[in-house]
Amino acid sequence: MNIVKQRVTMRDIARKLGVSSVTVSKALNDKEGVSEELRKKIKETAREMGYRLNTLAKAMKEGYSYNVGVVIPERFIGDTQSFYLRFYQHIAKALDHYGYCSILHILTAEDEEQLQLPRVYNERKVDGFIMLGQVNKEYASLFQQIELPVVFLDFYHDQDVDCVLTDNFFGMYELTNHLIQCGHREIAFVGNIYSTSSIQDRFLGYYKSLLEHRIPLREEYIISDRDEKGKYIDFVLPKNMPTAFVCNCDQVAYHLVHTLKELGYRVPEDCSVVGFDNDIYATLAEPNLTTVQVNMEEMSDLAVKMIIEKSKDRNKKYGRVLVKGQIIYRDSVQRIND
Amino acid sequence: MNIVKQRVTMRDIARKLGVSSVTVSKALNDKEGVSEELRKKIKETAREMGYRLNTLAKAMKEGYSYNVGVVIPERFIGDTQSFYLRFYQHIAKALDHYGYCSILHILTAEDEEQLQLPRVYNERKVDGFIMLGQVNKEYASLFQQIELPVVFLDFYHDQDVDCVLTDNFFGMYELTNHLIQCGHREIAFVGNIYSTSSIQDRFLGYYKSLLEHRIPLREEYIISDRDEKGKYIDFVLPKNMPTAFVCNCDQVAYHLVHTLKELGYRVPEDCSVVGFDNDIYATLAEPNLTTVQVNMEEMSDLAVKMIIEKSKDRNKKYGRVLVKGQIIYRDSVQRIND
DNA sequence: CTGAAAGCGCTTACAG
DNA sequence: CTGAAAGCGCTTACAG
Repeated sequence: MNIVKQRVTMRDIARKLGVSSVTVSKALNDKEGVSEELRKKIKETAREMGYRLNTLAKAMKEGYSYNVGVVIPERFIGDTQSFYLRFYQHIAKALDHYGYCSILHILTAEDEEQLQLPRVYNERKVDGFIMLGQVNKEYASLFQQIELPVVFLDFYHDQDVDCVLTDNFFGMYELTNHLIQCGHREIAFVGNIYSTSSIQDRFLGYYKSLLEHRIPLREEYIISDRDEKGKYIDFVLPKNMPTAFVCNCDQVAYHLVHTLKELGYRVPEDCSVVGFDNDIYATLAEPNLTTVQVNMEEMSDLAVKMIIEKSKDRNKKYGRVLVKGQIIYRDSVQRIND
Repeated sequence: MNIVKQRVTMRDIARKLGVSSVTVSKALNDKEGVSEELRKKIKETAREMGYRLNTLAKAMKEGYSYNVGVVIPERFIGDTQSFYLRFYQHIAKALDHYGYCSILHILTAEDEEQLQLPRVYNERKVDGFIMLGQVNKEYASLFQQIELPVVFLDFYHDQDVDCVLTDNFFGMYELTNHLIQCGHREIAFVGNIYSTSSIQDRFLGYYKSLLEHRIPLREEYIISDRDEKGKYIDFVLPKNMPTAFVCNCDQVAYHLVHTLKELGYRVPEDCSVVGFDNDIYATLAEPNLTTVQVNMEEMSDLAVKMIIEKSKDRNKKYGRVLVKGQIIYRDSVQRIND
């Protein structure tokens, strides 16, 4: 491909070849109505002249921008967290695959509070939004009122919005089953169960496993990890220590392992610990954590497909789409039955 | 602000008010040629009708998209690295601040090899590029040949390209000085000095400090950390252990601390270790690492300002812009003089 | 201060 | 198979 400094348009190609720009458009877009011979010549000339499509013009004519806005609340991308940023990376790749571009919008707490929509919305730069990470209900509602489609990724509210979720419930259910199969019966859950829907669902999966195995749920075995604003707090461990801890995420599991070690407990000999997400903290912890891997690729791909379809057909509905995770077995669980 | 489903254009506002769309455009853009009274009425009506600017139309007319492409080589955003992703976050915020949007392009090794330009280039979706993270020379050259401006961020080649860099040289020079002030004279450098320009410059800063203090550079004290493809390799420690290790980045320092501990060395009692970047690994390591903090905000802001200016005036030149880092003192350095 | 005209670069629907 | 006309929604330069 030649690289040419000045802008070359379809009309330039048309002039050079003595045809009309309509014909050039048809040829370049592989539309009917051009002879094969002419199409070939046009494409060749376009390449020679270093032609690049002006998407803006196409977009304005068609009413599509071929951009999707991805909104991530700022609190989810602190210095020590990269989970959502990695997620975003998968989304960007998936969008690219379908010929779309992603525009990242980092939502500040202030904008969220004041129900401020992203600038890309006000400037009509995108065909729809993927909301990555839980926002408050009011903000979520706001996005349902705009005329652009939105898909929630990795969270949901009670509203009727299309969303793509890890099967938190089922994943934690299976993981807890695994602990029970290893002989554990005193199992604590670590996480603020009023904080996010993910944590809540993971908790419920844990609870279902207990129920099925006739193990009573003990209040002192529900250990909070963060305050209402999502800020991590010190763990208050129960008097009677459990043999295993089910943590709502790897980062919390990582910190718990630390705390336990400082208190003189060995992991996994004295206490088993499991996490969720399979993020960087899972392999940073020692021992490495048994956890549930979130399938970011598949979730991203689904969310992208959904938002693209929805931008073309506003009546498309998908509901809650669950994507199964996968247990990764590592070294943080001790078998205590023989 | 009202939220309206159907699209409302300037002409709709004009009709409602019995004026022309030219006047509406002027009023909304705060341009001269409208009475204050009318301007006010137009803005009010626009708000009432839920008007949103169609940037595509504006962009096409003006020839600007108000988008900037940010290119990150895929190899820099693996599962355990979030440095560049966090950088990207700062860039996105800075662009937003100037009314621009960022479009992320993740450059695969394959596309880099085949000199494939990003789709956003071919589709004219951006006004310029910020290249975040070192690409090979051929690819870098390619970007200098296109008619869009480009700014390199956090790396440079010998070519004459505008770039924003951490002052790697000076930062490592100061950090090494600090070690020497603490009494160290046997100081090793950890990093493949043929790998990237950042590592090379950091190495040279280290070397300058040695030179100034008349400490000879010893070959066995240059310890490689990665192969030519950037893949981490096992450290080959020297027979005569140094008292301090200067690592080219925190992640490598983190791994080195691990290795040292496994070999029975205590950090910092037996060996001091320092890193660079102040990323997540600096505080993950035990002891926490003394390191140099990269000023991502300022670097991002500079790169953004530069690319915006350059997109408006192709003749603007900035050269190599260095941004000073800051030493963060933590617990990985032992004072060995009394 | 206000507006009619032209044009940005493309695509769609229709006519030949 | 090929192309003239109209239009997407805005802005600029100019005329009144």
